[in-house]
Amino acid sequence: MTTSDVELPGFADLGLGEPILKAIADAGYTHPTPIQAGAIPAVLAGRDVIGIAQTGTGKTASFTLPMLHILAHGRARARMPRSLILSPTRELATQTAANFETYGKYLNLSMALLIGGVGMGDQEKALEKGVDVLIATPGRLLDWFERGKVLLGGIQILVIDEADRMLDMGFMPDVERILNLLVGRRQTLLFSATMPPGVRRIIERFLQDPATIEVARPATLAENVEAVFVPVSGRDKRRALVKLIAQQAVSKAIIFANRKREVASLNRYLQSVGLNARDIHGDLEQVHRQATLDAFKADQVDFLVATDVAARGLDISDMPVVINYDVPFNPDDYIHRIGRTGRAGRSGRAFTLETPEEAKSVAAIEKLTGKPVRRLELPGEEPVTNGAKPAKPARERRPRREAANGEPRPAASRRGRAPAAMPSSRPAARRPAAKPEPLPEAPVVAFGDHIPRFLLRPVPVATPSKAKAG
DNA sequence: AAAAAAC
Repeated sequence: MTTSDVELPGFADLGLGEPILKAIADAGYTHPTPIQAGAIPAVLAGRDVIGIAQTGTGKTASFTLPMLHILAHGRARARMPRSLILSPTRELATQTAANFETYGKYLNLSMALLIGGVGMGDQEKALEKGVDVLIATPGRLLDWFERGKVLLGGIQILVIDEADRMLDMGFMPDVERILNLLVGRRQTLLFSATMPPGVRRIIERFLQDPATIEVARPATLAENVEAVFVPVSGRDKRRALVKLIAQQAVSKAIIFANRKREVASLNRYLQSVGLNARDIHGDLEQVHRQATLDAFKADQVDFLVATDVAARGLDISDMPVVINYDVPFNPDDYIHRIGRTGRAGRSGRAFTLETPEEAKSVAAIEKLTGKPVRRLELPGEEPVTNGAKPAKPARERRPRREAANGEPRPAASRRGRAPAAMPSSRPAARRPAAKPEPLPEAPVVAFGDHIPRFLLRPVPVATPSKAKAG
């Protein structure tokens, strides 16, 4: 069933109880999104549900709201949680927990968040007291189970969130193991952006007569996102990236790279040219990851350099731009990365740097999306000889103070200046240009050649990380 | 080719 073209009811029409409706109203929402309008009545009716939807569609509330309603009465026993939500990443689990807090504030329900990378003391205390809602990543949940601190026999509602991602990440054996620990009849809700065979198998084995709610076809790009590919030589991709940021007047973006080490060193580079950047990837401490994410959400950080840990699930609202520094190996990841922008019908822009070596990955994306990619040429992006210094501009003048330098910005964005470690950082780099150049209508268009001066100066040498061969 | 997740 597709609900996207149906007139939407208000939240009050969905059968949710007063305390929940009040919390929804407090949060400022009046009308459910299509996935919520479809899923909430089905969950309240006690049905198993398959939700085919990406984050940004209101997916999380489509299960938290009816779960709160169902769990509102009754009490949890020690170590016997009444519901379980499985998430692929710690960050997504944390967000889901926040969602339960928001909408459950007028209910007296207890919750525990079982994720790795954080201390076990609080988790144990919560489990001992008994929880109505248990939100977990598979590894830590099984850890607790093996310690005998959590029993899964009392689960009435199970949610498998981002099932396709669980599959990609190799969690399915763990998920199946957890599913087999549940006993008796319970309600199962499964959410997934795509439906690969591994996910279908889980559905066939563990869901009964599910209602399917689909709100967006998985491999389609949102109409409101302008996605363009930017051919680069690959010799000096970092410089090309900074040039792109300046030319397109990108003031806030998630920048994806394929490897953790690349993310880390790209982050240092962006900081060294004066951009307010931070990185997030799986080798960083959990507290650090969360702090970075919070700072980014609070507009204290302009550029989040990330691995695919941030590609899916994370609810970062109103992300205007996504940049792929690398073309993702897997075309599904492309869809998910791009899905960070253009949420809730807002317009968004997505840029993907593309070296000749990445042609295969680009072809895979074209195949998946079913349309040829649009290209945008950056001026001066012809291949450079290895090791050569960037050419000096013909007319070298003292760099003009970019007008944008003094441009007003929201106060919140002014915090978190360029790190002190970069004495050479130039403020001009932070506010590249006043207005974005319009994107081309035609597939291939060269841009005007306005490039802020600072970009034409020789760039500080990249970090001395060893490019290890073999 | 990578990333993600338990210690």
